[in-house]
Amino acid sequence: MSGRPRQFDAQAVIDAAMEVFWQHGYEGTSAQALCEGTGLGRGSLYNAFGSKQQLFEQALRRYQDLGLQAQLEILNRDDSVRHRLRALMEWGITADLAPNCQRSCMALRSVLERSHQDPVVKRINEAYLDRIERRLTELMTEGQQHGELRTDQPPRQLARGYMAGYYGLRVLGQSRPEREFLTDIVNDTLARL
Amino acid sequence: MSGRPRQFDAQAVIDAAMEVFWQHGYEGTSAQALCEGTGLGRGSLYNAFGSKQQLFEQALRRYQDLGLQAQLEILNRDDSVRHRLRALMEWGITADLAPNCQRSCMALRSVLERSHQDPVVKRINEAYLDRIERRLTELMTEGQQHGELRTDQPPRQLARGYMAGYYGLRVLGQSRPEREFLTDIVNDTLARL
DNA sequence: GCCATTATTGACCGATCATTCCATAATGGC
DNA sequence: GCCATTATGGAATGATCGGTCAATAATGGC
Repeated sequence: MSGRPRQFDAQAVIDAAMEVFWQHGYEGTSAQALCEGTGLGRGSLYNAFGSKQQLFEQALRRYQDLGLQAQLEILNRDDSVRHRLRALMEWGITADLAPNCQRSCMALRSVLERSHQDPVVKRINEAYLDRIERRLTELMTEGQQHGELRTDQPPRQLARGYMAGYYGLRVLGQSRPEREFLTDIVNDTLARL
Repeated sequence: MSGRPRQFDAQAVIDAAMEVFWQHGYEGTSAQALCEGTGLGRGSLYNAFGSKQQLFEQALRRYQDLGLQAQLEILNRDDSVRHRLRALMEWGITADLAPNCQRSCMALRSVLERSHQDPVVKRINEAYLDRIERRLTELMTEGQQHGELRTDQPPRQLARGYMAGYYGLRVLGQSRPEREFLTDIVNDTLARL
């Protein structure tokens, strides 16, 4: 009934696969690279996860879970709304400026290179953005009520504008990884709220 | 001395290659696909352009040239600064919402998937962003002088904030291609200037 | 201790990858 | 019309692709 037990921890394997996909993208990652990165043989990998595509989906899900957790932790801090929104952007800058980090945000990249071809990826990314948008909208509402933020725009619109600024920051951080450039973006985005 | 003349127009071939790369990305594009897309044989393609990587660089350069041309045309119109900045964003929305368009901005994608591996791509993208930033900064200066824009931030910071909003819009347009969502971003970004 | 079941390993599969090469073709110079 | 030169088309290259498979190993139930 039970068969031979697995010799690996599924979560650890997904984490390892996430690292490989994160670094090389979906198309740029080979089954061989996944075997080396995870330490599993091809048979085990395919037996456990089905296909490269399915493994990517799980890796992306994991990436989003970790990211959402980190981001919500920042947004839930006991601090002013402005400080929290600034902290989130600075967290993004830190990620983009990490010294030996030759890779961009995996979520961002998956949107551009996989969302059109893999509806599961599309759904994962939509769900993630939805949750971020919802939390940001709450925060904007809170900021308006406390008199911290301008009230001439609905909270959801503020949230969406901030989101655009945030993802623009992450993209530009890949092309112009200079602190001064990115800090200008943060200061501008915050000054406008 | 002169040899057999080429039977193709180099520009047209680069344009065709651009379309293929645009649709499938760098890793997702095969030499076979490039031959079919351009109509050239393998020998001709490699003889004329050297390698897939070099052809990609030329295609990206072409994409950036066309994009810059279209964007500067919008930014140079005889209209208020606000209207021009709005028109540029709406131009981006139109591109993202194009009905049968299963592809994202090629420049954006090349930043995330090639800039770390191909220094030429990195340089092309930096040069492009530099020119856009410069023109936007001029525009912000103009807007401030005409009393159209707030003056509590330096023009370059306004330009960089706008750029982040613009590229965030283009990314989010891939994941949430709904007019209402994208319009919120435009309205928010513009309202803040 | 055997059996059913599941996991593991790595050889193996056909397909496709980017690139090279070669026979052939078209030109200008002479 | 011949030669040097360059372009063309597509066969051929070895490598690598994603995925499969059969032999073997490890378990629980009996």
